[in-house]
Amino acid sequence: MALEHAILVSLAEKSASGYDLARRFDKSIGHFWKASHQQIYKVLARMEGEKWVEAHLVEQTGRPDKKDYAITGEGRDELRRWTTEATPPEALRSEFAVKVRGMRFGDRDAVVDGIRNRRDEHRSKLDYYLADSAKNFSEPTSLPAELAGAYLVLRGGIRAEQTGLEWCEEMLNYLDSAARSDR
Amino acid sequence: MALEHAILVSLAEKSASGYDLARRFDKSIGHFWKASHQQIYKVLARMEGEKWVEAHLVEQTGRPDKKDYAITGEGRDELRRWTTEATPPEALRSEFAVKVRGMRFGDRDAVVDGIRNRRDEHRSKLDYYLADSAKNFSEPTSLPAELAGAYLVLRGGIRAEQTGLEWCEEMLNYLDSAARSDR
DNA sequence: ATTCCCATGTAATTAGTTACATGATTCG
DNA sequence: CGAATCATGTAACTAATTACATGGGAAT
Repeated sequence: MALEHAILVSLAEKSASGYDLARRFDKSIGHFWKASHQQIYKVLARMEGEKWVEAHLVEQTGRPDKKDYAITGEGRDELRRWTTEATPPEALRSEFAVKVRGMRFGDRDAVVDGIRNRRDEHRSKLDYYLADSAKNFSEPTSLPAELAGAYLVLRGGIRAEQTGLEWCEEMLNYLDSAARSDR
Repeated sequence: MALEHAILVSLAEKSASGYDLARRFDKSIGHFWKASHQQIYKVLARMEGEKWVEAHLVEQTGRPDKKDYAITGEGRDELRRWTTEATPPEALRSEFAVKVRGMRFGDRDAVVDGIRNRRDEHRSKLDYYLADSAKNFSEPTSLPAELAGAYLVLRGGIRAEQTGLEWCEEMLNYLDSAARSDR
């Protein structure tokens, strides 16, 4: 149940409306934690009940009014407490891996196509991360301390995409030569 | 909703009881798809209704009777159809990454401890995979075609653990020198 | 004596997804 | 004129987790 904490982290960085949060969960923090706007509104309401956040109505002209959510003292306490908790290993659920494992019961060419797609997705995500890195973290040795977390997570993203990409290439290579040796 | 398909893959490899499946989902296939026994029994019942699997009661002495589940022709059709489907990118949910990103709002030492733990987990999982690889896939070039899927998935696991391990080491290194330069 | 293995479930709850709903404004 | 952006939600459903339940046999 860590969507709460992902929201706390995001609001601790900067107050936001539910809508803003939904967009953040499509980009920055969303690269390692996905959430829909429906889920965000639901959880925000619960968090307001727990006094972890408070809403301030912002009246706007020309566009709908919005609620700006800010983290409270209690929210900060909870966030701090949570960082001292052990993080359980995430439950892996890779449909892609299941499909590769089960390829011998299915359509081999379709699975190979799927691997090529996955490879391309890794490539473009890697490019995106590398651009982000070049833009925002060109000199990681002289980084202000408060940016360390964001930098390190981005490093993890880069490594993960690189590895995913290399894995796909290895698979395509292997399956390609296996196909050739069949002839 | 791919637990169904993970079960189909597992049963296509070899028939099993719900209990057997639960143990497989703790080991081999469970390395990339986690499921509890409760969830497995529930889904098996649904799959029996859909005629993807059929149960045969096996009476035993000295231990409880069990139901042996086998994949049906319809189950094999569904499995084949599923391999031709596009695989949506998995929704990332890394509580660990959220915690690293939010470390500046919490207890830095506790987070660093958490990274060390994670590093150790990656190390032991990597060792486990490498042992598996040495034992079962010592000569990947001359592998029977039906083992290709299992081999490639294991390669992915090895790469993922290696990368996770290196990421943790990079973070510890970075945070360590950042701590030193604070003095 | 206690705990682990075998074996299969139900019940209650929480988390997440998908579909539906509304309505003004701005951009092409 | 249609689509996208801003903004907030409800309702129905599916998937998954946690807790509870049973009971014999084997091992420590």
